[in-house]
Amino acid sequence: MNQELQDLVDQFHKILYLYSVIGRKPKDYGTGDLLYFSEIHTIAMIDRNREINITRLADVMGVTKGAISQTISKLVAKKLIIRKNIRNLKEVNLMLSAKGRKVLKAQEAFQNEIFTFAASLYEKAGSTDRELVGRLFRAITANMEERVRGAQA
Amino acid sequence: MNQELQDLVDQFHKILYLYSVIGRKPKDYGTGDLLYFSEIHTIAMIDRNREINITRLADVMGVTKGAISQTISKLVAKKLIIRKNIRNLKEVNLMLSAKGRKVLKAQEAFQNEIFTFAASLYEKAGSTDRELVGRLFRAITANMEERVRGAQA
DNA sequence: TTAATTTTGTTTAGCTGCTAAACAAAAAGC
DNA sequence: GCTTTTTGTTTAGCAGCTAAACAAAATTAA
Repeated sequence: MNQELQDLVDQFHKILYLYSVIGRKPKDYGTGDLLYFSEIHTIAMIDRNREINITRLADVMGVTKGAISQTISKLVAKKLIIRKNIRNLKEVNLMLSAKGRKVLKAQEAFQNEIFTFAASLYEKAGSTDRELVGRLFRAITANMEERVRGAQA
Repeated sequence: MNQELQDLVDQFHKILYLYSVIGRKPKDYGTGDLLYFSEIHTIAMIDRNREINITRLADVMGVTKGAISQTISKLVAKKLIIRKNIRNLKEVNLMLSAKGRKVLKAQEAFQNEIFTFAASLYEKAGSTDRELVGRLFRAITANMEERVRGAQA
């Protein structure tokens, strides 16, 4: 691997690490509740997978059912999400409350903020440049998803 | 923010999350010790900042002195790093042991593996494409570093 | 030189978030 | 109807972190 590419990989890892540092402190997303990244991420996943149940959510998020069950209890206590039995008495189907949707909106604004500088550069770029960036990210994501699945099997 | 860019930001966040999932399980880097990302990252930072002390390392890594002190004790017990008093009796200067350097080599190989697919795409790209990617990453890193510093001040 | 202050590192209690395992209850299969 | 599977919860225990109390060395001031 050449130096230029090595620098890029190093830069990428720095981003990954800094993100974990930033995520350590819980944040108020406009509702008075202090929320951790894991809680916010759970909310986002429920929004993207309407009426998902605990088992599937655990699978999608790469954690155990027990972990999700605990997180959900906290989020329900904070009135950010709602437990419902839609299909039968056994399955728990999850939905965002109005408050949960408000939190999600605020979080999206915050996460986009981090990428504002990058976004302006990106918007000035040509279409072939953009295509490379998109393919790069998809390649890394695919590789990571494989690792997560492999580790759980 | 347009849809194309929004997708890219989403993709980026997926990578950040997946990385945290992968990092949850400790890994053997060829010495028989199971090491967490935080331990590996500490080793990498000591390598890049020769004879760094606890206070500066805590600052560089964005955690408290207490946290670093604890991590160091574990890494010394595993014989991956060495405590030395170079400047005076008070300051603890940190260095990698031969075993620590071995772990670092293995980790670099592992992290590069994750980026292999992306790397091959990157190497096929032209110089203007590459420049965009580099600037993009530097922009995100700079923004995140500012956040880490701001949170600590 | 001595005394006060600052710097440096360690230890402790307490927290979050996770896992693995034991468990209870409903649903599905035979 | 009875057994097996699926689904979700609870518990004990661990890693990693913070804040705060602490000890000791180094620096500064008098």
